[in-house]
Amino acid sequence: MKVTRADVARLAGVSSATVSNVLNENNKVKEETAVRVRAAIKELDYRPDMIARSMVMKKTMQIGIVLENISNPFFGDIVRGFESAANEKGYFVNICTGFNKLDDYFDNFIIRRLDGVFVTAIPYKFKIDKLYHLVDKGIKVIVSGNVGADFRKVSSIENNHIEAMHIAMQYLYDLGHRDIAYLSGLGRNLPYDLRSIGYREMVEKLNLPCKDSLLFDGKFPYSTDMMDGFHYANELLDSGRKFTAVICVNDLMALGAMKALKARGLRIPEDVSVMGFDGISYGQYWEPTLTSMSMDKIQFGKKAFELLYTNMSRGSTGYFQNDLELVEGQSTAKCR
Amino acid sequence: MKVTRADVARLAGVSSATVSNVLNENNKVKEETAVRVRAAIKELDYRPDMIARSMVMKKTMQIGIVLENISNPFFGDIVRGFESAANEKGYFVNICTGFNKLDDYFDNFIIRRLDGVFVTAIPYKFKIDKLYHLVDKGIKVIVSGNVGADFRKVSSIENNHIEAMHIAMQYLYDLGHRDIAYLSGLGRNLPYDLRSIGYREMVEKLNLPCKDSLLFDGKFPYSTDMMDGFHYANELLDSGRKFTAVICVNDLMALGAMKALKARGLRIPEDVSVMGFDGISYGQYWEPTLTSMSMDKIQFGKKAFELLYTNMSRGSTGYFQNDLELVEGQSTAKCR
DNA sequence: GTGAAAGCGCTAACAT
DNA sequence: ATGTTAGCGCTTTCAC
Repeated sequence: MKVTRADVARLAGVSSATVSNVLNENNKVKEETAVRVRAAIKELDYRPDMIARSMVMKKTMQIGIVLENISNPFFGDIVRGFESAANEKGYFVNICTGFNKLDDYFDNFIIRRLDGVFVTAIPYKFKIDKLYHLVDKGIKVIVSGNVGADFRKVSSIENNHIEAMHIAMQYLYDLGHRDIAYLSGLGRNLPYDLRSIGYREMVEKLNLPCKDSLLFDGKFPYSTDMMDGFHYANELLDSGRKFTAVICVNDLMALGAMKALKARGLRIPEDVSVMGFDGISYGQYWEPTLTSMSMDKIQFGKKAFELLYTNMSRGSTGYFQNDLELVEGQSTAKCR
Repeated sequence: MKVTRADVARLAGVSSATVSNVLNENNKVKEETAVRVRAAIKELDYRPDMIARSMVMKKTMQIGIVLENISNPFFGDIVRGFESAANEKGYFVNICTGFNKLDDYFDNFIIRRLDGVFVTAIPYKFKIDKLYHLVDKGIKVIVSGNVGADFRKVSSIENNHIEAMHIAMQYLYDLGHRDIAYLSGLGRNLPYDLRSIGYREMVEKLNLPCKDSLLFDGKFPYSTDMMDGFHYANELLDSGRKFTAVICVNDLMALGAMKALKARGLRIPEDVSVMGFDGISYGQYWEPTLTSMSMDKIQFGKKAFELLYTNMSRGSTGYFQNDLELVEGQSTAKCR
């Protein structure tokens, strides 16, 4: 049988309300009685039931975090930062990772009355209306990767990928590269593909001869894993277009791309320079080590929770923009 | 205001019990009334509240999955398989990943009344008593990686890592290797380090000259990530001991180890053969591709859920042993 | 076939 | 300072 508050109350010779007051530490209870109650709690190994509590409090102290690829260590780190910050505030985190059916989670969030949700996934994976619907149902939301969101409804934390791409391009340009390919994985047709925007801005600004012939769009379902990098690099190679540097949408793709380039006998960085985004640690164990636009992912996760927490407790949405930093590896070098 | 069953009942001109009967499809309701009820549900955009339902049903339809390193794609795949199987049965999965404080989750599982838990983590990360305590509280448990568990209390799904290690050793032996190092990450002092057991059995059986001088134990907190492989490989190199092959506890460590070996000018596989366990896809993008004792991780996750499901619905624990298969890459070759 | 009512374990007025 | 009680939204007998 389940031990309830009533059992504790009976054993301690008090009412269940008194037990509540002891547990919720609003020191309304005389120390003498509190001691008796605590003893009873211990004796019965009683634990308050969160379900019943959620029922009346209208708070579940549960947060969902939705992401596409749990195996990408980039997200792994973000999750860690987010979760540890959430745990500190007493929240329990649901990690939801479904490669394609993210929408289904949203319905679940509603019927399970989550307090908040952190969605870090590219927007085509879900319907934005579904997201707003969460908000209508009283669930606070923070998004990342979704530039088009209505900031009055949801909080937002974004990486400044446009600026980061500018830095990357300028860096390669300064090394003498002119034929810089970009393997997007996403695509210029997707409005939230900020790196593509930054890329094209720099092609323009630096007056690169390739125009946008070296921008390789991704294809549905816009997967950006290692194997995709391998695939898109081969596409680049097969195109026969001239290039001396390759930027990839993320490190995972960059690592896969390097594999493809090497397989065709190209040396990195002697023949071709390669860069990624994210700064995942695996990049440092590759051969050669990967140059990347890097960031503090744990911190990013923490910050995301903070914004969500503010939203949950004060009801106000917020916005944060995160800057990336160039970390040089051995995968880039002067253009010969 | 929240839409409740009562609202629907009122609009449809029936009682809330009838609404329940419609929703739970126990066709006790005349089709004519059911139609009216469904119309009311749609009109009000009503959704049953899982919290209230959990309250009375004493089932939350929530399952926790506890793992140590979310970023290891090995676990990522297992989670995917597990989660998709769980979702099909209507369960919502909580992924819990904390590098060290796994115990805390267990308390949470109790007060949140999860129906079941899948723990795939090495046992020293949590107290086994805490695990049994879950069972006492009515939460069904399946473990993986914990050979010592009481099978009457918890279900279990294990990889046959002893056998797999035998296969790996025999394979290297047949290639002519005699000085085969094993970077355990865990350690022979940990009873659940099955690979170490298998290793020592084969050293004995094949009468390898190295005895166990080439078995490198891990150190607390027994992390087995890429950087650990790098670290332990350096330890091996620094020991000055002769070796022609290296087996690592998992692929991630093997990839890190390759980095260290190459950094000292050793060629793989010409100078040294390297093998891992798990068969993660990243291994196929490395240079050279990794030979590994591989397995179907998605299937493993599915199977884990099935066992848990049986446990939850019929109350009977179960056991499954999974076999690994040698997948050759370019990281192993004949010993010169 | 449908409705009334009790109860799941808790919190939060409101009484005492 | 402590107890009583009315819900929270649902399921489930048990009547009708």
